[in-house]
Order: sequence, then C-alpha cells, then structure tokens
Amino acid sequence: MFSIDYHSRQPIYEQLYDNVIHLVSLGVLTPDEQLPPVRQLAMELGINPNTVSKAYKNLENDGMIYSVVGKGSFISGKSDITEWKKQEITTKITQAVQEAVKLGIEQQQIVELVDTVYKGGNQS
Amino acid sequence: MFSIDYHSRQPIYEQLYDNVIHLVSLGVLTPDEQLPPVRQLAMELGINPNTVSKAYKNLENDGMIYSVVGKGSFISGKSDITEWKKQEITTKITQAVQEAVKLGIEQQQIVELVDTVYKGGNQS
DNA sequence: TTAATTGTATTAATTGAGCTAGTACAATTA
DNA sequence: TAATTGTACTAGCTCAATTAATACAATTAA
Repeated sequence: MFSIDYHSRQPIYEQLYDNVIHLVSLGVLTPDEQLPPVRQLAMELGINPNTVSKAYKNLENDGMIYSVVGKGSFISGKSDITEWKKQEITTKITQAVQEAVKLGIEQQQIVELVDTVYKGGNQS
Repeated sequence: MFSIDYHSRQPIYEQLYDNVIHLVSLGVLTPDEQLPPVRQLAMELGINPNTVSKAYKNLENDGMIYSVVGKGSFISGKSDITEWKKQEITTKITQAVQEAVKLGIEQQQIVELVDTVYKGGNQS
C-alpha cells in the first residue's frame, strides 16, 4: 500500500507523509478510514515505529489525519489541503512551462520530459 | 554574488553548482570568465575550501566550467546562454512534475496543462 | 629565479539529521 | 482483565556533509 525508497535523500517519514496525501488524492484512502497502526506499518515496512509515528504526527499537525490513543489514526474529513496543494503545484508547472516557451523549447520535448518522470526517471 | 542557504537540505556544494548555472543563464557570468578562486570564495561564504572545490569539480565533470591548476576556473564557452537556460528550466520542470506525481496528479492532466500553455492559455 | 596564487588530492575529525532501540504510559477495545 | 493503540522519552547508531590540516603541481608576478 505504501511505497518507500530507502535510499532516497528524502526522509522516510516524509515519504510516508507524501504517500498518505497521494492515496487520499487518488481516493484510495477515504475520510474516517483507519490507517495502519504505527507498530504494524513499521513492521511491514521494516522500519522503526518512531519513524511512522513522526509521519503520523506531521500529518495530524497539518490536519490530514486525526489520531486517538487506543483507537488509531484516521483520514481527516476535510481533506481540502490536497486540493490546495494540487493548485499550488499546477501553478508552479504552468510558470515553468511558460519559461520554456519563451526559450523556444518544443512542446514535444516537455511532454517527453513529463513522460520520463512518470516512468520513474530522475529519481532520488 | 552567490547566495547560499546554510540550513537547506540541499548540500552547499550543490547550491553552489546551481548558482553558477543560474548566473550564466542570466548572463551575469559569461564564457571564459573566471570564477572566484576556491580559497577566496570559501572565505567569502564562510565555508571550507573543500566544499567549493567539490562544486567546481562537479561543474567541470558536467562540462560547465574548466579548471587549470595555477590559473583558475572559468566558465565553459562551448554552449551559449540559451543552452544554460534550457538546462535550468528542464531541471525546474522535472522537480515540479515529481511533486505532482506525489500528489497523485495524472500524467494526462499535466500534458493537458502543457498543451494549454502552448496554445496561449494562462498568460501573465 | 623566487614567491605568491591557483586547482587538486589526501586523510582524519566533526557535525547534525535521520533512524534505531528500548521502555513506559494512557486511553480504548475485546 | 488483557490486548491494542497513540504518544513520549532517552540513548545510541549511521551516514552524508562539512570541516580541518596538509601537501603537491602548475601558473603567474615580482
């Protein structure tokens, strides 16, 4: 369910954070759905519970999830933060592409670049 | 001349690398122009000469500059400013798209976004 | 020729973020 | 009551980045 790159420069707890947002934006995780328990997810991923806890803690601070001791961690009902972030990144891409146009870069080159990224290129 | 964020997750030597490319793309640094000596730049930025050296070494490996013992390091003259700008914007787009992937934005949406920009939409 | 400047190389030590390890506590659930 | 859950805390480990100290070779300027 969660995919982690253990050799990435990006910390595991941040990758976990991004994973949750990603899954929510895809509709895989829905509001009030329970996330895997800290210990269980840590065991599945072969990492320390503290690392998972840190990810959950950050997600809760940002309003993406809510946690209750003894019950678990759940997806927040108001996940509009995802939409806000999508808007932000859309703007960033638009601006970057506009610069590319000014430099005379062909549209096809950009499309190929995007394709490369989606195929898993330029990682870590 | 160079701006470094000492608290960034990105290593100083990489920031220095990006700085040189940026300055060339702006036309501030021109081909065959000499870069600050390793020791001098290190002192100005309050960092270790080895860190500057590492940045210069990487820049030379990528053909961005050329270094001569006893003389100094100089901007490569092989490619004109436009090529440097393309290099910079390509990196920027790649990073932005990578963020989009994390958020679960579909590839088609990005392609459509690019298409819109190239058709003249989203003008500033 | 001599001294200063330059890039380069090497080895060792230091620093800090990230992660692990172990334990404990409180609230909830079965 | 016992198991599960999130949370908190301290200590230690790992690794990349950076620092530190030196040395060497080529160039430049005196």
